[in-house]
Amino acid sequence: MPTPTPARTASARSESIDSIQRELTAVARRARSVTAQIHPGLTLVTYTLLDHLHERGGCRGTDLAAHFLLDKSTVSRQIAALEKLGLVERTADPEDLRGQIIRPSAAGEQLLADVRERRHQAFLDRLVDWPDDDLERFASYLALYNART
Amino acid sequence: MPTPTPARTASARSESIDSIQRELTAVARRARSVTAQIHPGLTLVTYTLLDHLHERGGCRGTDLAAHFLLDKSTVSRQIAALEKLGLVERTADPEDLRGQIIRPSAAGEQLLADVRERRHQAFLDRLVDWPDDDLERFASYLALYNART
DNA sequence: CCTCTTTGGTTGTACTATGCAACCAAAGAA
DNA sequence: TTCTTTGGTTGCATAGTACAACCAAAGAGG
Repeated sequence: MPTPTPARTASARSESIDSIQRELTAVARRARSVTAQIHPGLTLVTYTLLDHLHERGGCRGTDLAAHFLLDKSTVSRQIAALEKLGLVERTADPEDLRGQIIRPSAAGEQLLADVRERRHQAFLDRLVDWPDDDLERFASYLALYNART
Repeated sequence: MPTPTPARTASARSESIDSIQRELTAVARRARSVTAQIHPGLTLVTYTLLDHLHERGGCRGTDLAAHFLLDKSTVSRQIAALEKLGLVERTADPEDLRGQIIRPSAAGEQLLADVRERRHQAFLDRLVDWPDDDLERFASYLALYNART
């Protein structure tokens, strides 16, 4: 008589994995559709550039191009667009007169803060009625999952 | 003397939530960078159209346009591109001679199967050394998280 | 049975995002 | 000082998209 347990376990395991794949795919899909409409006049790319400028505390266009694997001409135009919207400011690089340090303007920082606040609030809303220990375990599962390179 | 416990709990809770936000954002970002390079000659849009054709077992261009909120002209050209790549086939709709039923070709189905297999394998690899009950709990957390509309 | 409207699909035109190449100006090397 | 490298802008070509015009088939109303 064959042992029934291993088969049943393997099936349950596979079901869990399939479910995780489905749900994480849904997370990614939802994230994409949400970030699609960040702010009027901002595309996903320009927003990402602006966010990176904030994270780095300002940097040159070449650095952005290298980081996002974009052509420098593309970055140049996007920065020009952001500048026209009043969301970034350029200052000459004191150490290299060819370069410009690009930074979010006050309006740019405000916009980033607003978007972050909205996104964070969305997470809070989603998790509002979760018990503390479930939150903690969920967080550790996700960390473990992402830690796999 | 103020009660220290609530403050400490609130902080730990906030940390868990922040961690969940960080990790789920990372999941979405990784998904985007992976799906960016699905197959030579296929963009994210054409792949998504092809996948939907498979899911629906074939449908008309108008249905695709309605589902993805694309203009029918855009769909028409993308379908033409997919056809030129040999990934879809058109057959006249027997019930309405204006319409065409578009279906993945054998090559298209093969391509979809390959991509699915690769993606599923990536999930398997990531979760290979997880105990069964952790998988199950992780899956249920994700389902619970996504269930919030 | 004949028109008029609706609907599925294609094609022309315009706009945007992007990459490549050419160019300019400043920095650095020989 | 001259030559090469580097940060940035601009000209050009391409791809994806929407809108509008158009065609052909279906359906409605007389």
